[in-house]
Amino acid sequence: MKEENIKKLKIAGLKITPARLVILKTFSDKCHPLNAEDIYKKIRRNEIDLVTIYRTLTSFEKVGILRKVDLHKDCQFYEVNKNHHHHVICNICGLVEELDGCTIEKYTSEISSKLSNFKIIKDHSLEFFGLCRKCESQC
Amino acid sequence: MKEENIKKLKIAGLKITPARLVILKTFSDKCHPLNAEDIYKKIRRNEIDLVTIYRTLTSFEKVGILRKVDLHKDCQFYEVNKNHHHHVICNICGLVEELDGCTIEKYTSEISSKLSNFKIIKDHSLEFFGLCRKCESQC
DNA sequence: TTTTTTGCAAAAGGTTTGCAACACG
DNA sequence: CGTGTTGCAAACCTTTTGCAAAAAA
Repeated sequence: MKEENIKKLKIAGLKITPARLVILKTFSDKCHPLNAEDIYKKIRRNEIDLVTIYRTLTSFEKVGILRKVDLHKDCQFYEVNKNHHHHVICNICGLVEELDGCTIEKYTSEISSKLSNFKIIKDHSLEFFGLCRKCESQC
Repeated sequence: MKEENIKKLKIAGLKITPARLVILKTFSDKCHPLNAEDIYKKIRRNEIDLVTIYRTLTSFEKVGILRKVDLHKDCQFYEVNKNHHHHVICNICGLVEELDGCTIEKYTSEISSKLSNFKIIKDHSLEFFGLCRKCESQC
């Protein structure tokens, strides 16, 4: 596990530092999107500065280890950059569920044919919103 | 036009004030998403405080006159809350094009059947990213 | 030893809040 | 006239930057 993360950093051309390994580990443990503050709270005893976390997230994104996720909250979340998927977010408690099997990609050429200013669509983001079972039952 | 905006405010139960009319007019003139700063710059001579613009946008959203649009930029955009549609955003210059004809809604029941924590999906947001023709030609 | 990375303090940028003056209805 | 709205100043919160000390290769 640790070996794997060291390898990831090496491949990415980043130096192996305690801060980076701890932050990578945080993402391996949990699969749902995390923001800087989440990570900061989770590893407080390791005493990694919040600024370092921001810088690490930025560099991990640049080398493709992480990707940004937009959950329509007021801060930036990141997740491991593996399989393309979307998220379902609870409007009340903020619970996030992953949704695999994206069917949008098939349609992007059809979609771009409708556009006047764009020839090629490179990427998309799709989020669903609803009430999770727990919040729904409390309404 | 002005009459129409007055009516909108009345229906929404908001008082008719110069600030609100000016801000509403800004959205009627231009159809693409605007943020607080955009509006502030556009109407500077009318001397409406930026804080008032923020408060007006918030109240317009609450009563359903406007809706938030997430363009993956670092601030909040709003647009007139009319037909449901999506946006295509240029990764380089930020140009936004509207894309009508959303086909997602048909699939939401199918999608929610795949989810363990959600029974009902209420809403979704979908944005596409690419290079606009102008930026593409400059690469 | 050279180059990156880190921590700390401070700044930046967007947005919100408190409060008194003002204006709509 | 009463309540909702506005402007101003200041606070807030997340994120970024500058710089010197520390650590990686």
